[in-house]
Amino acid sequence: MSIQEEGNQRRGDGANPIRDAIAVFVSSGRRPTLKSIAEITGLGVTTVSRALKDAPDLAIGTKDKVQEVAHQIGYRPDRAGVRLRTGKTNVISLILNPHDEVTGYGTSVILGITQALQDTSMHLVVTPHFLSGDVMDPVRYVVETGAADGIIMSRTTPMDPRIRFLLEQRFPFVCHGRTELATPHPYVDFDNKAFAEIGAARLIERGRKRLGLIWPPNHLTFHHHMKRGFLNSLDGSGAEFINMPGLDLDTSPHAIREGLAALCKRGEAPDGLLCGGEISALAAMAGFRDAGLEIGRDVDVIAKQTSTIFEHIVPPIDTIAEDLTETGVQLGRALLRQLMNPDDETVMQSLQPPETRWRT
Amino acid sequence: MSIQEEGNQRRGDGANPIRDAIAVFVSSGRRPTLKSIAEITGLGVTTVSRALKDAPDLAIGTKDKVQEVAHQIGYRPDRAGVRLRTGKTNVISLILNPHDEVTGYGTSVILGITQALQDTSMHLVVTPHFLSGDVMDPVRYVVETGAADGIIMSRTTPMDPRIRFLLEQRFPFVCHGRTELATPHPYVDFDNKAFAEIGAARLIERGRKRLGLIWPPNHLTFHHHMKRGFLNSLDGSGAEFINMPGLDLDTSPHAIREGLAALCKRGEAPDGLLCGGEISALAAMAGFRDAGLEIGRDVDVIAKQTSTIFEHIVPPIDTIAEDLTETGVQLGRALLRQLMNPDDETVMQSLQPPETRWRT
DNA sequence: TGGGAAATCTGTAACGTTACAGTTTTGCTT
DNA sequence: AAGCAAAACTGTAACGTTACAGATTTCCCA
Repeated sequence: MSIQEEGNQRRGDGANPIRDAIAVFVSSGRRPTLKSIAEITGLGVTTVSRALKDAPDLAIGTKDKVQEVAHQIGYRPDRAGVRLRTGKTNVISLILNPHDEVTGYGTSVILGITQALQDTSMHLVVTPHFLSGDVMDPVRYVVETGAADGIIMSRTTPMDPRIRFLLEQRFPFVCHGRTELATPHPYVDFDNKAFAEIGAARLIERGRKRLGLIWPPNHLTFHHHMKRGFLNSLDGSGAEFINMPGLDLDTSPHAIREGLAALCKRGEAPDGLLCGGEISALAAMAGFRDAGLEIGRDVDVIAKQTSTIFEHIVPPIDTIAEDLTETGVQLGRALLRQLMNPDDETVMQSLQPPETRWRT
Repeated sequence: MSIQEEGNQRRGDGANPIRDAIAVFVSSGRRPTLKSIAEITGLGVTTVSRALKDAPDLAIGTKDKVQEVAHQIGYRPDRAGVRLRTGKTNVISLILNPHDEVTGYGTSVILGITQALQDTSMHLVVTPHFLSGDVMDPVRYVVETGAADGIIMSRTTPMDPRIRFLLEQRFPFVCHGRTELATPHPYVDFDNKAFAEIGAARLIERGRKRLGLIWPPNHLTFHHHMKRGFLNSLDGSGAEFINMPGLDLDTSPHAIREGLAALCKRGEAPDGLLCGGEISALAAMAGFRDAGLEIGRDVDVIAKQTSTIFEHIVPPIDTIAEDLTETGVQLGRALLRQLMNPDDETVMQSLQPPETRWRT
């Protein structure tokens, strides 16, 4: 039953006590709570709480009335009240790594997550991991203080202690990246094996014989994924794998540039390079140029693309794209699903496909 | 008085009731609260609360004892409890704009803010502003629901309604960018006037006569700052200002590229271009190239630099750097200061200086 | 040896919410 | 009309914290 239907509809005659009570309340400027609604409707606070939750043992009319009033006065549950009573924080914690700064990794993923969280009562809090500290610190902080209902993190290692810990604590999480742990756990990952396979195949197809890979540092799981894919394509192709110790995606762009130029001068450089990051690819290309090599003629470079910059770089090079915003959306959704169905044991795992952008 | 000093120090003889109580509590696995400490020490909950706040009317010994026990059992105030009681959320809300995605703007600023918030009980929550919605939506949401104690936002306009609203509500905030409102308000801004002045002067010095500027869309305050600086340097220099309608920093990189190439073909393009963003600069350079012009010979481009990519781009061009992480730190500090000294009326305002990176 | 002030400590209530264990009302059957 | 079950509603307590007003103890001075 709507407020309009109940009682007299003509305005100003005071025959609709609820409408009048709403007017009085709104003009009072107080923050709407369950108590406000209870006072306005003449119901008990408990009833109001349950009506807003659509509990089964309340009259339809009551629920409608309560919901209507709640809407009218702009009621929103107080997060602190709910949190104190239920222990639910309605917060998701994103653990942000300082390495993510360089690549702009963060913003895309964050926007994806917020997209997934839209129309939800979840808030996203960024919990930084400072380089100086233990990787476990932020995770432990969130679990111990109950700062969030779930965690999203990246840069997983094969035996990731954070994931072991979270599984043990049965604390909800999703990670961007996989592990080699026996227990299955939720993740969203880019198919770095396919990425490397496709990239290497492309270099071979273009006649390159000495193939190099700028991959993640080897303690990260996706180092191994990339390696496997890369070597798969190399296998039996007649091309050779050129190892470049000390050059990985965590190496500073300058060091990559100089390292590559040095390799060129010693004749030890690859003539085909697959690069797991944008900035690293730019730095590597600069290194080749510094050594007098021409990209596209003397050497080919293929980069993982996560932004639009490579569409405007000369010379245009082939790239293979990873959609980080979509990754964020997936991460958010996977975590939400866990939080909303706590006893559903399904483990959400998804692999994002690489997208080739051949330009040459 | 430390726990060690009080009573017998020999272990296991049960003569130190506090140490024993701590042991019992810790092994119980319960979350430490004021009540836990009260039970362990035999004090009242109120006393414990006040002891941890270093209240003036408690005995030194009591405070020490309480703090020691709190430390031992790993007590951390429950955020929900504090929030419910005091209304203080200990949260700072960063309003993130989808435009920030492209540039990686977000991550640097976020890391800067988290740095400023380190060793503080503040959490950082990201409140997205979706393009579809009103700019006021996120701000109103935070204020109305009391989701945070303070707000950080960017992309200010001269008569920014968000800032008007926050000033009116006396709600703490800092913005990245200024306004033209009469009431002074806290901000951290990059000196875009100096940026444009320096950039234009440099182009003139290199003999360019037809100067273009890729600036923010004109509803944003820093559009006008850039314009002023740019025209300042042009004034009396003999160089001409080339307006490029439809090309600004919110234009898609592709459109910038095509727009610029088109201008070149019609002979209406600038021969010196100052560009307020990295990606836009790359796109503009690509546009020039598409039209057959050579950068550094036929035309000069100077870009605002916010990452390291331009250090590896060919041809190397002059850039003027803005340090976004430092901006984040400043934003965080400015807001913290407001929150910690609510009655200090000082308005924190700071201008970040441009840093030239001449490479040619 | 009072008396009273200063020092130290504490109980109560409240913030907004919800689980739980009721209570009251309604409607139906006999 | 009595009895009883189902439907609809509600009061109490608790989550952890702190403001407030009050209680107890200690100490010093006359």
